[in-house]
Amino acid sequence: MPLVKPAPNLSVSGPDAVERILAAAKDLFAESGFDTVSMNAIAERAGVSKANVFHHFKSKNALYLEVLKTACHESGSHIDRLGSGSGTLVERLRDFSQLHLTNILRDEKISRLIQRDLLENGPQRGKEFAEQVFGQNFASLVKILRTGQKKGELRQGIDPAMLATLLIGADVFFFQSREVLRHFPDVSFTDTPESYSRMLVDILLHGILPNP
Amino acid sequence: MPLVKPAPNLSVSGPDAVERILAAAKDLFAESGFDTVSMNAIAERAGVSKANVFHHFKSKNALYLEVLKTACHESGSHIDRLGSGSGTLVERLRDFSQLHLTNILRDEKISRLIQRDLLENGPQRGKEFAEQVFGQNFASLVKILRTGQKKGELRQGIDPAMLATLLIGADVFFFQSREVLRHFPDVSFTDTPESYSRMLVDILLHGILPNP
DNA sequence: CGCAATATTGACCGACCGGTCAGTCAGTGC
DNA sequence: GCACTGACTGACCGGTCGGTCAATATTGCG
Repeated sequence: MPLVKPAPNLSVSGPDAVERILAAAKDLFAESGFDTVSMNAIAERAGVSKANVFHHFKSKNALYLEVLKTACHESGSHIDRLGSGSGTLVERLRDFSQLHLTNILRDEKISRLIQRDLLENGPQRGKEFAEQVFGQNFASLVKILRTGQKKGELRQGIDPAMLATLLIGADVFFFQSREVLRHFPDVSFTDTPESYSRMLVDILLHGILPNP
Repeated sequence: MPLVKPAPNLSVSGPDAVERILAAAKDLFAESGFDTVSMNAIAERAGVSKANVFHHFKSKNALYLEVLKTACHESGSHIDRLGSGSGTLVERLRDFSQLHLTNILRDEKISRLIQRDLLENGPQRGKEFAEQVFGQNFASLVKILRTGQKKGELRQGIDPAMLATLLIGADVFFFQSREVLRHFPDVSFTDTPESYSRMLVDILLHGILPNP
């Protein structure tokens, strides 16, 4: 049998075929979504045959689900330590905003993957995974805010869930619209997310009205 | 491919085939995205043959572009009167937030269509249309804020573009995450967008800190 | 009316899709 | 040696995709 395309790495120390498939699938799914990516393309990038992909994952959907599951797991692991922080609410708010945005931007592929999945309509595929991870982060953030409010560090009229939505939404919107915003002459913060986060928290803390 | 519209057209039973095709394509593209929707499905919903669709639109991409163009046009027509409003900045801010969110939610299909297109990676397809419309709205909003700031109705430290991003992003995030947020026990505003808009403006105006 | 332009259609094409299958090959235990 | 196993492969399947084309129905106009 003429071996036309020898695998670039056959040594035992190389990454497992399954891991290579998962990595390739993660990249491609994050880039182009579920439908556009073919199993052939995944196999090709992973350096295995398409049949081998089906050997390890029973279907394209199962592979996608597996990718999404691990992605959610990675994504969620960062924010765990959020609830264990210390200091005043203002300090913790600054920390959260900064860390949250940094994480979203660092794991761009994962973020894009989850966001793409959330956009898919209907109660299909892996939506639950994303909801679950997102829900945990959201709940922990609300908890922080609520306890801060009870200690009087937060105005009474504020709805903690509303504030949490605003905090997370501002970061998500920044992430997903950055390329578009970059073209607008008025916008100056697309390349400095830390400045975006700083301005965000400043507005949230003090409002936009002139000092009375 | 009739680029010229048949002007001498009087009473015709039912909408034109082209319009039916555009409507069907808009619905399906908004529901499922570009790749999932087949030309066969579009033709079927429009009540014409697939070949006829290709007779009126030279390719699937051209049809998509046409749908997106009209969608952007419709979407942009609402916000034109934003800049012509009167009253104090606070009033106009409230009006904008309320109107903007209402529009997004009313034309759900269009919103989803544009959002889906924005998510597509690379400088491909009709991204420019969405950017253009979005850019116009954004610029007009920034202009309003900036003039208000010069009149002293806005704190000096505020970046108008940042505030505009926050205003728009909050609405967009509300729209795209509503179905997810609805499942969270802490969230109470998913069914009352006007209350969401009210709380948003309240936070932006006065901040979240307790009154000193 | 006739006639040309347009609208519309079913049949069809090559390409590619997700998925299957029979079979090769490298280990491993006996 | 032999049997067995799991990773792995090329060839292949039915089906659908975007797109084409020749033929037909409909319309507008002299």
